[in-house]
Amino acid sequence: MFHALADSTRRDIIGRVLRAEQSVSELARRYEMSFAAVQKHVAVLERAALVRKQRRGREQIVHGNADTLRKAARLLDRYEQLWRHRAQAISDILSEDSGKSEKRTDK
Amino acid sequence: MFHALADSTRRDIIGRVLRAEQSVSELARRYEMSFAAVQKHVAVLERAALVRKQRRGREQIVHGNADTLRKAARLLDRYEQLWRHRAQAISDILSEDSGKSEKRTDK
DNA sequence: CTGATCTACAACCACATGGTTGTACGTTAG
DNA sequence: CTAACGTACAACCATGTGGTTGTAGATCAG
Repeated sequence: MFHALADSTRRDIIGRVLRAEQSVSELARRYEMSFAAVQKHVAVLERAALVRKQRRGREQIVHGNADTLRKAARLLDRYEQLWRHRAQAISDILSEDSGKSEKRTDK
Repeated sequence: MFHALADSTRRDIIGRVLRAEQSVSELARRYEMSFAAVQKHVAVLERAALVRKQRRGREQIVHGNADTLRKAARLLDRYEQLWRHRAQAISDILSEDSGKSEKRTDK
């Protein structure tokens, strides 16, 4: 999934379909590259469950999948929280170290 | 930056140094691959500002950079929010469409 | 000083990736 | 029906990527 997000064209596509769902060919028109290239990008995003497709006549409408985005954001949040926890522990140790007389925050 | 996060080894490294900062060679010992490979991964993470290095004697201590992680999480949050806004607009339109008599939420 | 350790980096290789063009097939318009 | 459109997919190519080994510079231990 992070791999799918790693390409700027794909992130741009996500942004577009989040603002307004569009068919694959509508999307393709926005970029310099060929239709096939865009179609591939959409396929990658679809495999990563970042977007879904829905047939409408001969068109394939692309729209975003919020759940997956939320999942990604949560994971990064967890990383960040982990870091904050760690940073707290460090500063606890430091203050304990420099001011021996102070009370420990303990656990 | 998403590119840096796209590799599972690198995500694992982030997890480790977030839990406890370590030297490059300490990190390298945890993985099957060569030291040079791990060193490259760390370099990628450093270029993406996801970790920082700090010399200590002949060792290079790796530790995480919370700001960048927060930045990434925020971006995904924005995406998700965009989507929620969009979803709300859709459901507004649908309810307006199916129940003509209902009041518009308007704007 | 000498040897071991930690790091950095270059050179190389196999393979994945992002792009292309071409073909095929279902659907809509006239 | 026929032509145009929207899509999917295969084949191909250039480049990037993750891995390797080898070399070299710093720093520490004795």
